[in-house]
This record gives sequence, structure tokens and C-alpha cells, in this order.
Amino acid sequence: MSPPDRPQRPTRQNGDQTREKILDAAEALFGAQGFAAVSLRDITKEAGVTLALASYHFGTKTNLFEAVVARRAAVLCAERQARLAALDAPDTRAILDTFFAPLFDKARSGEPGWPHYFRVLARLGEGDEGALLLATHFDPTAQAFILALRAAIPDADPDGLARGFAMALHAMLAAVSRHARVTALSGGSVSADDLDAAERALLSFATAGVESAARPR
Amino acid sequence: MSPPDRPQRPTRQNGDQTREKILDAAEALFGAQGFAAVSLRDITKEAGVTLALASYHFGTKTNLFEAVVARRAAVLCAERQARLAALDAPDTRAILDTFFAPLFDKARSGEPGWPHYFRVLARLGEGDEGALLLATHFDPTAQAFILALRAAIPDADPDGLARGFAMALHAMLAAVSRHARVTALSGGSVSADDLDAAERALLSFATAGVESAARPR
DNA sequence: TTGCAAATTGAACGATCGACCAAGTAGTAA
DNA sequence: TTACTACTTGGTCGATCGTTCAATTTGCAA
Repeated sequence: MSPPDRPQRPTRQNGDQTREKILDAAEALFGAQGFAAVSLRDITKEAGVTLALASYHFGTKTNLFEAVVARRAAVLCAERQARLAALDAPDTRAILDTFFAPLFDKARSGEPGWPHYFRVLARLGEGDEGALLLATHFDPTAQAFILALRAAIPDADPDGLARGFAMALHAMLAAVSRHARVTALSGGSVSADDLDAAERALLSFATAGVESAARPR
Repeated sequence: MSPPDRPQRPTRQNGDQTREKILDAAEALFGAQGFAAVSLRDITKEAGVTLALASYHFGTKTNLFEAVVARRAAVLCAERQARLAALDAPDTRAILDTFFAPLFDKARSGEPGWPHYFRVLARLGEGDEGALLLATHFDPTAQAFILALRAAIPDADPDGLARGFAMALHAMLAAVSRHARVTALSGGSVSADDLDAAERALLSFATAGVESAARPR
């Protein structure tokens, strides 16, 4: 049946390793191919465990996907909130930098799971199920940043600012998850894995873009 | 077997209607749920035709998807190229407006297929198969616009400009295909179907963003 | 009319899917 | 040791998948 709620005693430790292996494999495959295109057999094979373990630890395929999304969402949002709270009278650029930087830090950490996770996130905005997950895990933090931006741009048009922030958010996801597209558009001159240059370009782009979109007309 | 290449005579007419009905249904469902999540049975049921007709007219599911992408790509790119050629010594804003406007015109045309198609395009950048389709159908036109932008911003950094254009492109796709996300982020105050406001915000956002990203540092 | 190819039909094929089960292993606590 | 729980296993269920087939209908040309 389903996993027994969580270790009630010191911990068995063995099952947790299996859980993480399945989550890592699912994260990589969901990010590369999407939810429907990946089977539980693909995932458990990639993880090096038997098929039934996926159902045992996560119940359904949908539950597994939600666990993939939830695992790193809390880490990301907590870091964003902490950095935002540490800012003192920030301007637009500082606020957006605080929003973007955790992603690039994670991408530079060397842990391969984060790039896979970003590709999962980039796919999330599309379906109705994904939108609900985004709203649950990321909207509270995102709205805190929108409020901060509203304070930083005194006479901002709220609707234009919200539109600008949403577009900056998608530009960010493109910057951390679709390197190949930029390389192709540049004719090959833009290096796919120059994260520092990508972060600089994104910050310049989004700062000017958000301020312009928020400017009342 | 497969469709016999195309009408070799005056035209049978009947099969073309069926083709269009299948393409419309596939476009709507692929856009809403993605390639792998939609079955040929879903599509033919939505189209009101029998299952075997999909294979008869398009061969494989992959061929059908490529036909969906190709059908409106040529229309879009031709219009962009024509408008771009008509510009005389344009600035950044005019070039980007020329790139964005055809999408919003189509979205406002009342034809329901176009919004569905934009959702298909928004999903395309993610997989490797989709990237190839994008490159085939859209990259030549996109690179013409990048060249125009380079001419309009004399001392632009080419890599920064390419990054900026790629981000503007994704912001555009978000603006025409993810209305619900913006509404949620704004707390409900942004109307999901105010295309005029979305186009104004996108043009302001992208113009300032691209110029800022292209500014040599 | 007859002839012929395009178009359409209903049914079926083998493969793969998510989920589930009974049985067995392993590690801890009594 | 024994008892208990967490964990793991191989196998199987019905459903659904893309694709293919032979047979039939349709509509223009001769």
C-alpha cells in the first residue's frame, strides 16, 4: 500500500535513500520529457529500483510528480524570502536580483538536480494542473516580491507591474532552462552554459522591462 | 495506407475538410495538454471523425503534430517578414512591434484556432523534438529580426542582444498563452483577455529590456 | 451506365501503461 | 529468540495506446 505516513521511530533510513533516488530520476525525466511522456517504468529503471517501489513510496504517478515539485520549492522560496527581508529600501534591480539569484546559485552549485528541476518548473505553467501547483508553492513568495516592487516604484501602475513581473518570471525560466534556444538564435556565438552572462543579461533585461511596463501611461 | 500525396485532379474536397477538422481538434488538445497527454482517440472524437482517419490522412501521431505546427507557421512568418521589409529605418520599438503584432492580430481575429496554436508554440521550446521544429519554421525569420535590431542599436553587444531577444520571445509567448498566470499573480485585477493591454505591456517591457540587455557593459 | 481512386468505416493487433497484490527480506524492539 | 514493522520483490490485472487491415462508401470520369 501507501507509505506508512513517515518514520515514527528513529528512522529506517533505507527507504529514504530509495525515495531520493526515485525523486532524482523522476525530476530528470519529467524535466526532459514532461509528465505524460515519462512512464513509471522509465523512472524506476533510471533510478535502479523496481517498479513497485514507486507506487509503494508515492502511491500514484501524480503524487510522485507533486513530490518532485514540492521538494525544492520550499528551499527556493525560503531563500528568496530571507534575502528579500534582508534588503533595506531596495530599488527595482535589487529586488529582481534577489528573486533571480537563488536560481543561478543553485544552478552553479554543481548539483545536477537543480537544472532538471528548472526544466520541470518551465513546463508547469501550461496545464491547469501545473498552474495549481505553481500557485500553491510559488505564488505567496511571488506576490511578496510584487509588493516590494510596488513600493520601489512609487507611482507604478499595478496591472502593468504585475504583467511585467509575470513576463520577467518567464524570461527567467527561459534563461535557466532553455540554453539551447538562445544558442541557436545567436547563431552559435552565445555559450549555452555561461550562467554568469545569462544572469547579467536577465537582470538588465528584467529591470528595464519591469520599470517600463509599470510606468503609468 | 497513407494519403495519396495530395489531390492530383480538380480535388476531392471531402478529404480536405476532414484534414482541417482533425488539425483543429489536434491543435486545441495539443495546446491544452501537450503531445504525449493527448491520444489519437481524443483528437478524432473531438473532431467528430473515426480513429482510422487520423492515420489515413497523417500517417503517424508525430506527423499530425508537425502538420499542426507547420500549418500556421508559414502564415505567421510571412506576415512578419512582409511587415519588417516595409519598415524604414526602424527603431527597437518598431521592430519588436512588427514581431509581436501579428500574434495579437491573429488572437483578436476571433478565430479560436490561433490561441490554441500559441499554446502549442509555448510548449515547443522544451523538448529536443520541439526545438528542431522551432528552428525549422521560425528561426530564419527570428534571425532576420535580430539583424534588424542590431542595425537599430548601433553599438549593441551581439550576445546580449541575442539573449535579450530570446527572453523577449518567451515573454511574448507567455503574454499570448498564459493569461491565467498573470491574473493569478496580480491577485485577480488583471483581466485575462485584455489583449490590447497585454500587447502594450509586452511592447514596453520588451523594448526597454532588449535595449538594456544589448547595451555593452 | 461502368470503372476507378479517394475517402471512410469498424474491428483488430501487439505493446505499453498505472496500479495492485501476495510473498519474501531485513532490521529493530521486546 | 520471537514479534513486528518497514521495505522490497516479481508477477499480473484491466485499460488504453498507436497502428494496421479488409471491406465499404463516395464521387468524378469514361
